[in-house]
Amino acid sequence: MNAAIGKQRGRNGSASLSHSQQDYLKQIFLLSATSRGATTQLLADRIGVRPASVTGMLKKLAEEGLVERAPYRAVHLTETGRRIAVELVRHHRLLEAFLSRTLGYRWDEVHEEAEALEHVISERFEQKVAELLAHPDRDPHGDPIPTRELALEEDQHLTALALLPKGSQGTIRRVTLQDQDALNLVEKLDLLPGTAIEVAGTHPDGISLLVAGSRFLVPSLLAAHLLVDHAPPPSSAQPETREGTGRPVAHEQ
Amino acid sequence: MNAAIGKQRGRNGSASLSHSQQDYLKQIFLLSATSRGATTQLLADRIGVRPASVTGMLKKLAEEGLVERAPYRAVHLTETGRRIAVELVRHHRLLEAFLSRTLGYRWDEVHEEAEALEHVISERFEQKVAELLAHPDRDPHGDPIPTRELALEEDQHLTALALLPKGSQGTIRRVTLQDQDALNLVEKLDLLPGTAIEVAGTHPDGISLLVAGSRFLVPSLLAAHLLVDHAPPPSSAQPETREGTGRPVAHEQ
DNA sequence: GAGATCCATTAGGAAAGGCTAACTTTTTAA
DNA sequence: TTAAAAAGTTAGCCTTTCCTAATGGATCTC
Repeated sequence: MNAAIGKQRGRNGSASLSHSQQDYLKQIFLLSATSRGATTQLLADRIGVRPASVTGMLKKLAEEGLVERAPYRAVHLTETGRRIAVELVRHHRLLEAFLSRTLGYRWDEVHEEAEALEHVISERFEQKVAELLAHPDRDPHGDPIPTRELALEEDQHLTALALLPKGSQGTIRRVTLQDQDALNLVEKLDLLPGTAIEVAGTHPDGISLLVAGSRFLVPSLLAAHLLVDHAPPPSSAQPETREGTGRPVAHEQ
Repeated sequence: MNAAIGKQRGRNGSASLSHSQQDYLKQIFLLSATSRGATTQLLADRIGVRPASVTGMLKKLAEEGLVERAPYRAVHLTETGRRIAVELVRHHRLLEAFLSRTLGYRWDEVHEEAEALEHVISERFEQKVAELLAHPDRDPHGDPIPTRELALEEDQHLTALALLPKGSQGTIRRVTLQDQDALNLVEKLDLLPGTAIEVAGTHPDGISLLVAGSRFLVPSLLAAHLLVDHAPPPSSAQPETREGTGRPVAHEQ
């Protein structure tokens, strides 16, 4: 056995895992929040392997008590598995914030680098970066950063832009995309987190949007990944102060 | 084959290598600067594997044109291999400087973290960190950082403290140690790079040193790893070759 | 409700990179 | 100069993680 990825105990009391195993756990965690759950096929897509490989790995993870699984069913994390996954998510998002804020990465560049670093940084690195950034709670995409205690605040109040009725106003808070091209498009359209928007109309193929006076169509595929802190349509009371001009803030948290 | 460590071409036109292969190249490079050169045994020690594994890997690296080797002889890097090794050394030392200066790591903590990160950071990361630090030319141990063009200035003028004759004065410039305990000792003795010293006497088991007025014994094992920017002793010019405690200084990273 | 279709699993195998044990070559020292 | 010690190599094996091909379930549609 390779000593470097052996079975020493980490801070969670969990065995330390290969990068590959960590990746599986993270993707299971992220997919578990979606409607279909973490299926073999989706995991294979996300991780970049064949479904047969996923099945094999899930068996191993189940033996190690990190997931629970029934054949032909979506897999679920155990509490131990979840802790490891959330720790990775924390690393990832903290790193994204760090790359963006401290090293001046463009917001569409941070994901890939964070993906590589997240498996490798130490507890100390995590802590130092968190301090340097004054314990941020959002990464550049607006995704919440789990706390050191691995509590992950979920955004109950956010709604996908695609689901908003005509007339809704709000502020874009999260962009749940990873694809470079898509991210570049979002930037080009000035739809970064922090941008105030109004829904001018809905169409079968997308949403017509008003941003800083100009109007354009956001394709459904994109609109499903723009999460909005939304107020109900104009007539009723506004619970929250609105962003001034809607001038997008490049790397806001 | 795993696509992530596949054979795409990098900036050097070199195939991208596994972390393991990268480690071998780096250690070959570092050991090549020592008297014994990069032998199977020393590589095994440094990398933390058995000699048989080293032989196997060296064969593979030779096939890929990264090293030249004759059985039972020390191995040498080809120009291609050297470039990859120096790039890693650059990553490592740049990271050490970064961890120390930007994240506030203690100087004895930086090595281990840099060891993990050096294989993983991108060209962009390297560049951004270099900019952030205003293109440093030394890491916290005083080791020179190769330039972006992979030129590595060697310290011709530095001498191991262990080799200095009584009466020599100078300034400590490099500490070529990795061991945490040894580094802590060096710090406790106030022997960090930049410290002015004078050799008060030589003994079979070490060197008696004057630092900031106080006098103490530096064990030979340590003295071999403290590189001094030295002036000749006050009165007479002393011939360089003193033997006895003098053992070759392994330039660890 | 019965194919058709998609998804998941099993079986068998390959590459990477370790290991041990046995053997060969080089070096050292008597 | 030769025998012992040290260093290096070879052969054979193991684990991890991926793959393809074939098979077995689940699901959707008419």
